Amino acid sequence: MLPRMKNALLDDLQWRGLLADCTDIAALAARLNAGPITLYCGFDPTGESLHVGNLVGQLTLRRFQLAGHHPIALAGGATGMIGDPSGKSAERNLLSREQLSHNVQCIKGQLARLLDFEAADNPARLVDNADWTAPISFLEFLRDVGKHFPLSAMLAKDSVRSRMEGEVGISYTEFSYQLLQAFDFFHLRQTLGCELQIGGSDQWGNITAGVDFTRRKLAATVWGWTFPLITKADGSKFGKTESGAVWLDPQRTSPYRFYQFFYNTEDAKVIEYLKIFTFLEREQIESVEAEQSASPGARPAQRALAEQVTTLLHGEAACASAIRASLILFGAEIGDTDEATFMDVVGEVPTVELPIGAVEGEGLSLIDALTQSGLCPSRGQARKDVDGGGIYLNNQRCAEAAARISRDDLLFGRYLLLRKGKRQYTVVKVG
RNA sequence: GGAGGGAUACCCAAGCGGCCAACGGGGGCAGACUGUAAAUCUGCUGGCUUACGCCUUCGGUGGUUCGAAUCCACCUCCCUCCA
Repeated sequence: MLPRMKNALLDDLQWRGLLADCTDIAALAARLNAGPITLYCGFDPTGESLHVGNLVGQLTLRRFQLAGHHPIALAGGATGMIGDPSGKSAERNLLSREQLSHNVQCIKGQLARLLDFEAADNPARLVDNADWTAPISFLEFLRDVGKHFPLSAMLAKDSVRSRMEGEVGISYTEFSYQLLQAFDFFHLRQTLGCELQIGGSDQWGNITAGVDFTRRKLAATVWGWTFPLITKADGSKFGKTESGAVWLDPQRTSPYRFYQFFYNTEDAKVIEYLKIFTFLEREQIESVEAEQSASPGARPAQRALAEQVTTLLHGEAACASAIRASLILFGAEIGDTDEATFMDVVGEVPTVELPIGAVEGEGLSLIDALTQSGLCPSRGQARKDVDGGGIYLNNQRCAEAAARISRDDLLFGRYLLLRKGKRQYTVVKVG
């Protein structure tokens, strides 16, 4: 019996909870110990932006890169045209070619952010599977690729079987998806020596299709590795907020909102996420964990998580301003805030403009300000909110319904910060 | 086609001539407590008004009445049973 091969990187990935399944972990460990390998992870351009869920694959590629391996990020310009049935209960609508190529351009930029393309020994690479898939004719594909796939194996994939058993069924097009992905793996093995594909656990079927195909075609061993799908403590889908998905594109999800998303992680999940989403070492995470259980109220773990991930994706400056905005928006006194810091807040909350004349003379009534800013739907409701103590002007409670706002109340001569309840803010810009 | 039951505010659901802007529950908003958590407790939950009060609302349209969500007629839609 062979001694169990150990590999530091794989041990770390397992400790981080990043292993759901592997085609042959002992052999993979042995291969990694023998020297750097090339690996890839694919991202389909289903939208203009990737979202936090896609971060897991990107960060795992980076972990491999940091350990000296050669990562490839693959944009699915070809596979995106087909639609992956994995994890989907219904047939997808096809994206238009224009939409698709636009999406590919957008996500390529995002894929390039988290990997090092300048590394001397093992620079990352970015590829698009449309480059090698598009030129192939249908007949060639059937002869060279399709011939190597037993129908029984294709039909046995979870993604196919569950759809066949379901009401909506599956089209020939989506059924063929696994062939395209398998062909990618084969192609990357042949042209770039790629030996490992990683992906979310829903990709297991597609990945093993590639492993099988490559073995049949080249008599070569390649490996597949999947990480578990991230869940929330209540089992619901990770990466959604009331206002929708959390995107990697700062135009869609600002660094502040991105920071807040991670900051609001439940206690039950925060250590798990720290392992998955940050590059903190085991000792560091264990020390944060100790702090967290000593004083959960201070939320050191959420703080570390939000700060690490936001910095990783958006950079230190953006993270710092997200933190400053958070301090103001979550109750800090506003008195000693400088204008530049206050500007971090403007843009994170709805802003309305009023003419300067509104605050001159006898001033603007608080009730009018509340309705005109849209914070309160009616004057009656505004009065009730004020009477109930739920209204704050520049972060100071204002429970006087007859209050009027004058020039002196303006921050930096032109802003009012209105707040209803704990966190509904509106900035009124007067000018 | 016949017989019966129903339609009430964001949702469920009382009310069955005046005391009804309409019980109660859910949801939502706000407050207290707290950790930008969970649970709990409190207030509010059609519009206008500082307030007295006024206006609009109970499927639709007409009617009876001093007065209707409540009674009558017709209409629309839903449900159940019988053919």
